[in-house]
Amino acid sequence: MNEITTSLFDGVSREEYAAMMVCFKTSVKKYRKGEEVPLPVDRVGVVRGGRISLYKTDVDGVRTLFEQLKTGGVFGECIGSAWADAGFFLVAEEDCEVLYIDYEHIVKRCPNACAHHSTVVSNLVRLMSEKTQALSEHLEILSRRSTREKLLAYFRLLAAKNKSSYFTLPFSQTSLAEYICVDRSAMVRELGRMSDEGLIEMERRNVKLICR
Amino acid sequence: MNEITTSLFDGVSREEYAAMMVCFKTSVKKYRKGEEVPLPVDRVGVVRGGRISLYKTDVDGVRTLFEQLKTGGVFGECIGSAWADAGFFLVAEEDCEVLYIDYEHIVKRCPNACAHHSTVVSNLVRLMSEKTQALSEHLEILSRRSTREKLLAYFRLLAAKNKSSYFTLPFSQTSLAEYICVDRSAMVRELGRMSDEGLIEMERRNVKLICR
DNA sequence: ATAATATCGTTGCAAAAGCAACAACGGAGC
DNA sequence: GCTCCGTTGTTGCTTTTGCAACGATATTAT
Repeated sequence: MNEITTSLFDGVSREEYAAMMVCFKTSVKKYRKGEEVPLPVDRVGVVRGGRISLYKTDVDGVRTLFEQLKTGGVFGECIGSAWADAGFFLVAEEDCEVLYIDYEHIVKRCPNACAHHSTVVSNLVRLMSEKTQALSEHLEILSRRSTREKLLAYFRLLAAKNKSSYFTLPFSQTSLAEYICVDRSAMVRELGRMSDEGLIEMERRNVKLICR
Repeated sequence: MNEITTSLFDGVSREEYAAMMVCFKTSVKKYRKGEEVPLPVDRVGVVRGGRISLYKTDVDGVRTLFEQLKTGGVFGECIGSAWADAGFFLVAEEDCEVLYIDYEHIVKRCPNACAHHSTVVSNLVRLMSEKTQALSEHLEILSRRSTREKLLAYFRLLAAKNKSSYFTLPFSQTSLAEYICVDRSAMVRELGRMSDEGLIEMERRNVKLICR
């Protein structure tokens, strides 16, 4: 049997977990690396393993990386964004396992009055807080006016999370450009300037943030 | 006695509401127009009346408008963003009333086992969904590469919400520039070009979106 | 091992954006 | 009505960004 890693079920015993799986009408799906993950409707998806990216492509074909969901990450139309309207899609960056739960079953009162239903809801609140946090971080980066400021904001964040001036980008430079929403070549040029000025040292995905 | 407007308490009767006010250790604060609203720590604030803006000012003095919270809007460090780190501040745009609730009391199990505790938590999930939605909208606008695309994305959104090609900006052009994170003069110049090209008609805060 | 594909690095050029400064306008308050 | 101050509109100049195109270098698949 699988390990219960999802923090959505923190504080729920193994037996109750099994009972709730039925009560919640959950299902599990697996996706291969590179495969597209359908956008869930009226359901919440919880990543139980692997990594999933949320992209949007606009009418001009310009692609933006909105989110990377790691294990424990939640996604679903009800939970985030008017992404129904256009261009959003999820891609499994690695082999993935996703647990789906009907949104209604979580938010509405449980007809079976599961003892730990409310625990799960509390956990969901926490997960959503984390999601909000991730969105806010992204927003703070995109709020910067220049490519340089965007890069620095993001690098400071990564350095802080890594508790070190050295860190490794969680994705390729190409994806980084898509994440901070600038042209890749312009970004690389700016990275070059920043290296020249001694603000950073960088080699592929490995960065040392010198200033600050 | 005050009306219970906050959707956080939808489905909770008046008596239970009164009981929970005690159980939750809530408090209510009022703020005057223009007054700064302190960032709540370990608490959730719910706007019960008025309008509050969340701004950030960076080291260069560049200001960004992150959110406008209307009645029903939730805010709090735990709920959104690493805004602890710097420059965030809330301003009451009108006279406001805010209900504060200790975060722990909402998320943790209620020691008094209030009958409708879980209802409140469910409502909180919904409010947070809406917040996530607002953040996602903002993100989608800031993800656009050019000022024109940012403006169009935002205008389409407003037009859709207003179910009309005519709408009124919820704030001044100056604030609009802060919201879409571009230089104001550059934005006005672009608005002029867009008018010339017949994409929009605009007079102060009143906009008609012609294209699309 | 080799081929195919993705990523990274570079550059010239044109277009857009930022900055600064100032004039015109409008609403709130006296 | 008049003043004051925030908002809106304008413009010249400089810098940054986007775009396109291409070669070099990794990485992955066969």
